[in-house]
This record gives sequence, structure tokens and C-alpha cells, in this order.
Amino acid sequence: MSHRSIKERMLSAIRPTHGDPPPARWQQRKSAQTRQRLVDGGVQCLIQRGYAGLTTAAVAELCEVSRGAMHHHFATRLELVGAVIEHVLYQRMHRFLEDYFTALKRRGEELLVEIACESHWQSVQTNEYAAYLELTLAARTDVELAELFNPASRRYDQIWIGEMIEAFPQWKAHWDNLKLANDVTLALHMGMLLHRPVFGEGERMAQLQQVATRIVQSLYDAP
Amino acid sequence: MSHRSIKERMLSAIRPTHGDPPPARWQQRKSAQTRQRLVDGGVQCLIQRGYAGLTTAAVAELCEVSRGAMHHHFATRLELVGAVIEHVLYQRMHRFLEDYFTALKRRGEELLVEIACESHWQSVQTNEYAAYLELTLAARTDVELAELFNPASRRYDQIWIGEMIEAFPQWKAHWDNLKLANDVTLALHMGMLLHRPVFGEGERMAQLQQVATRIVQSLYDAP
DNA sequence: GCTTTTACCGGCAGTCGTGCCTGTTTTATG
DNA sequence: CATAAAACAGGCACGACTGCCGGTAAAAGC
Repeated sequence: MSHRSIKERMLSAIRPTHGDPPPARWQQRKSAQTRQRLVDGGVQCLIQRGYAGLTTAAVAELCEVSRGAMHHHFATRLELVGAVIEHVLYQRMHRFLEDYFTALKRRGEELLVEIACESHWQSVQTNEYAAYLELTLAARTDVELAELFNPASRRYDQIWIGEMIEAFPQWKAHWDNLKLANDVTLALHMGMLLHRPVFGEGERMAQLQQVATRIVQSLYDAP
Repeated sequence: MSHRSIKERMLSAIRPTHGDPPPARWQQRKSAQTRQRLVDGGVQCLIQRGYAGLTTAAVAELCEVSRGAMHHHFATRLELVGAVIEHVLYQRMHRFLEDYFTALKRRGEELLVEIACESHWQSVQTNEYAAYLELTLAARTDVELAELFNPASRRYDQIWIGEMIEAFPQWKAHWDNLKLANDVTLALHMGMLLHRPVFGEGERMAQLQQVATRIVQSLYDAP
């Protein structure tokens, strides 16, 4: 299976399911466009001001949309949050796959482990991931959000795991190692990101990234 | 240097600096007591409802203290937050050292690496750490908090690094490895904790903890 | 062409958190 | 005992956010 089709399949599995039929009418097109603007605005708020700052008023102002229109598209704050969650999860996967396959094509498959680790560390430092992180963190103390986000997050994980073997056929022999390497990378990179204010961005962080790569490599080489 | 004195020195370096002179008068004692109750209440709020839920009203109600008394001890919300930060950092170190030295004494020094990794993973799952985590996360998007918390957090890191070599004299030969092992553990455990809603608490997490220990052990054995 | 639907507007009441302020009680001081 | 200084109580005004509702203009349906 080609890179392109793997990527497409993974993305379509996580794609937001709002207006699947392509909007034919003018009005619907404009509506969908406004809706998307609002979701993007929600993501922006999330990144810049955190989940607590993701407020209907702030989003409306940021998007230059009236509060009435806001309410028309998303009757309640949580409804907007739901759309933001879907969008963020989609964007996160999109961003990683984009980077990963581009780098893979450019640098060659023999550097697979190194490229995967680097791409993931890069993807963790994007705005898309910042939004995802913010939701993860807020869901720890906000039960309403948790009920909405955690199932979505687990579903993301399941899709990811399920498709990973397609993207990394080299690992087929030691499937458990791949899963473990994945989990280590996810956890370690999130921890590294959150420790940035303490660790800084210099040598200390570079060494950690080196360790991350070494672990994955050893799991790749091991039986 | 004995375990006890190392522990005392580390703790005194991070101890909250409010009423250093021991309160002699009745009134001052009661005042300090109420203040401490409020700080504890703030930590509770932080754990249960997140940083956004750490509100003066909530703390006052939780502690059964009037809003007036609240204002008397902490004129502004941020003032309370400052006290909470100091207390949380102190408690975090206290909790880890308590667990670590207890386990070390009980199970013997030859299991040092294993004990240290386990103790840290345990310490990460406590309420004290949950409060620390909540502050770390909130500081990402709240500039006011960041200005207060990040310096304190860095100071904690410096004290920790500086004293670590006293607590682990076996590592003196490869000081860099100790620091790296420490950083890996910090980052990985935080990431693991945050991935708990996705990873669950079963085999998947246990394997990660095993990897963490293995990394530290290999850094310990390596030159 | 007329009606219905749809997208959008702006205001209103209710809730909550904050900071401040004026009293009241209790303890220390001379 | 008088006075000052604390610890503490509770009310008030302000601002922010939420959810909802009546109204308008444009597009869709018949």
C-alpha cells in the first residue's frame, strides 16, 4: 500500500463528520465557511488562552462574528468544544503524517526510525498539538469535557494503532515493540514539551530527544 | 552524609518562607493556622477543579472562612496562588523523599535504581503532584501565573539537581548520566500520567514503567 | 410572486468571581 | 481600664460569560 493511500485512509478515519455532502447551495457554502471560521477561532483561543479562555464571546470577537450568529451555529459552548475536538484531532494526525511522509521521501527509508522520532518531536511543537494538549489537560479536571474528549482521544489512539502497522510494514515481525515504541515516544515527547520552561531548549532537551531515538531504535533492532 | 540530613537540607531549601519565627502569641498562631488552612484549601481546589477553579470564593467556602477573612490573609487571588505554589513545591519534594528513603531503608541500597524509579512513579500519582502538574499546565497559557510559577519551578529544579549528587553518591563518576536519567524520568512519568486516560492503567502502562527503569539502569551501568 | 426557511444581528437577565470597603469581635499594649 | 491593633464578617459594585429571545434580510421552495 502506498504512502499516499495510507495517509488518506488514516485521515478519513478521523475526519470531522459534519457536512459530509459537499455544499451545493450558496447559502450552505457560506454557512459551512462561517462554521469553519468559528471552529478555527476556537482552536486559536485554545492555543493562546487555554481551555478556560475558549469562551463564546472571545471566539465571536476573534472571528468578527456576532454573538447571534455564533449561537446559530453552536447553541452552547460545549457544542463548539465538540467541533473543536474533532478538528484538533484531525489536524494533529494530518500534521504528523504530512511531515513524516515528506521527510521519508526526502531522506530515504533507511533512516526510518530517526525520521519518525524527529517528525514526532516536530509535530509535538506545532499549534495543532498545543491545542490537543490543552484539551488533554483540561479534561483532567473538567468532567463535561472529559466525557466528550476522552472517548474521542481513545478513538484516535485506536485508529492510530490500527493503521500504524500499515505505515511501518518493517515492524510486522515484532508488533508489540512497535506499540511500545509508540507509547514511549508519545509520553516522553509530551513530558519534554511540558518541561520546556524548566529544561530550556538547549543541550538538555537535545539529549532527551537523543535518548528517545535510541530507545525506539533499540526496540526496532531487538527481536 | 546521612539520609536524614540530606532530606532535611533539601526540604529546608524549598520550604515556604512565610512566618519563619515560630508564632508565640495566641493570635498569631491562630492566624497562621487559618492561613495554612486557606493554602491547603487552595491546593484542594487546584486538584479537584483545576487552576481555573482555584477561586477565592471556592476556597473560602471549602475552608468555611468568610470572604472577609480570606481577603485579610490574601488580598488578591494571585497572592494566594503564590502561597499555593510554594506549598505545592515543598510538598512535592517532601513526598518523594519520604517515599524514597523509606523504600531504600526497607529494601536495601543494591536496588537503588529500581527503587528510585518506582518511588518517582508513585510520587507522580499523588495529590501533591497533581497540584504541581495543574500549575505547570496553567502556566502555559496564563502569563501572570507563568511569571510567578516558572521561576519557582526552575529554582526547584536547581535545588534538586544540586542536592541529587549528595543523595546518589554512587553516581559521582558519571554526573551527566545522573542528570540525564533524572530528566528522562521526569519527562516520561509526566507524559505517562497524562496519557492515562488513553493508555489505561494496565499492561501498557506497566511496560512503559519497565522501559523507564531500563533506561535509568543502562545510564547507571554505562561509563 | 408569496411564503417559508435559513443565516445573522444585538440586547436582556442571570450567574459568578473579583476587589474593596465598612463594621464587629477578640487580643495585645501601656 | 482604655486604646490600639489584630483577625474576622458580610455587603456592594463592577465586569465577564452564558443562554436565550425577538427581529431583519437574503435565499429557497412552490
